[in-house]
Amino acid sequence: MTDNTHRSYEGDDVIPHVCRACESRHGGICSVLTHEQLVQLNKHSSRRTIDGGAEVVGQGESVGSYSNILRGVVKLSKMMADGRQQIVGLQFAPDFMGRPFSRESALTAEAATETEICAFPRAALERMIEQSPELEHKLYNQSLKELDEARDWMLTLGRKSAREKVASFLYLIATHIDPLADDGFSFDLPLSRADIADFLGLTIETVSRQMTKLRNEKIIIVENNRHVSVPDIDRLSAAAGND
Amino acid sequence: MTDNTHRSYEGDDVIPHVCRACESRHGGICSVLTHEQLVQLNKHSSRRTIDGGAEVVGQGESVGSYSNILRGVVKLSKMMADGRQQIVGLQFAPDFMGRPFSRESALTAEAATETEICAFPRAALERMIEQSPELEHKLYNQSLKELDEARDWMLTLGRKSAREKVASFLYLIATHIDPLADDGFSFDLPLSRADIADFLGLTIETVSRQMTKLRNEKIIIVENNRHVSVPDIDRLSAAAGND
DNA sequence: TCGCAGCTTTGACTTTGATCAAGTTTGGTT
DNA sequence: AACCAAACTTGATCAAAGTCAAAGCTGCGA
Repeated sequence: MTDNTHRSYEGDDVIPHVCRACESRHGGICSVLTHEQLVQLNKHSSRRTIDGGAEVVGQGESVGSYSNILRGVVKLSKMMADGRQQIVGLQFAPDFMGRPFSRESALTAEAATETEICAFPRAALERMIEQSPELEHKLYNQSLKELDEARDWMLTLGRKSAREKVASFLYLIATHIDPLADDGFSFDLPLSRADIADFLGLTIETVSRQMTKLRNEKIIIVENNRHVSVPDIDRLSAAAGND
Repeated sequence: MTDNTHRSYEGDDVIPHVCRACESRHGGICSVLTHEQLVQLNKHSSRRTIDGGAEVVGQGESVGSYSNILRGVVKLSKMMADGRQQIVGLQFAPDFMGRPFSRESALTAEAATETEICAFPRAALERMIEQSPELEHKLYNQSLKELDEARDWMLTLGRKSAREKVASFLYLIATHIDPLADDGFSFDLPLSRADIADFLGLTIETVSRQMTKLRNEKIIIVENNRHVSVPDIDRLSAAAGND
């Protein structure tokens, strides 16, 4: 038997069982950890499933843990005192979730769909960051990627029309969710109309109207309000204003 | 004579002359470098003054160097194919400017005012990052700060009214430029009305009208179109929608 | 100091997206 | 299968910001 699942005599060098098939070891932050570090971190980590709509961390709350997203979509949002809300980012598996070196969250993190995460305590991760420059490098790269995305979205929020905004959103989802379909893109929207509106800085009515227009123009095909197919991704990209 | 400027027998351990009074050693990335590293980086670095309006790096260009901002304000912007433009960030001394680990710039960096920078070649900095986890940590922290700022601005772009946007911009500048004044805040705007419009996702006419309104309400005092005084920063903050 | 170019302000009018108000679809529950 | 609440769509009207056009400033160079 060559299956090393049972080579327990190797002690800490064995990859923890729960990590074996984990997305986070392929592209996620755990991919830069040694077996030893993985075991170490795993000692304190716990998997959790979060229902769609449930809050993970609230704006202004103190943060007790960081996590990896294993499945699902998480929305990061900010709210003003009078209730106006803006979604400032979406996170997909295998993204790392959390803002290192800050005690208090400036954002609300909420599961958009049913989401599975692997959470570990602040202290455990921060200790590991100190020990592993590779880990910090990986985290730095993710934050650079998020910064690039945030700035792209600023252009969308500041300068695009409602039609372009909605098309931009659909394009974003089409290119971030696993393309279930063969040739064209086909997916379930992870966000409600209200969430889409909060992401685009629009009202739900405007989102709905623009979706209807894109549907009439055959740029998208919508079933049951949630399922979208994109026969020609380039037409959608053009509608989004991407040159 | 105890002045160690002339203790050249210590070789590489002497702080380079040009770095002595440099802002970047106090809060900037150079603050985490050892004397030796400072000397090393300094060998390849060069100071440069850039006129207001001049481009530092163009969108889509390959990036040959990184730099520290020593004086002035740099605007980072994105442009669409049809010319619509959005400023996605402002950088002040002693910020580090550049996007490590990416060959091509997704942004245009342009001096808003006359600006002084200290530039060093890509390779020199990237080599130093590899050798110094402290440097990477410092850079990571700056990118987290920029991400926080970008997300704050997304709320402004997506959900605030024109009046709140203009007030938010003035508040941002008031709290980022050295407060020249004694009690209240008083400063020269580093951006033209056109730039402000591009930062806020508005037209110059709308910016102008909102400035006029804020002036009439005595929330700001404007001289020569460029100089602004804020008698009561809390009233400005309230106008910006900050609770 | 005069004139001119570029920046800024102001005004009249238009357009886009928000608001208010019904309807309609959808999916879950009895 | 029928009902219900929530989510979504559609229509009519309104307001905020954009567009187009014309004047004012401001500061620089002749």
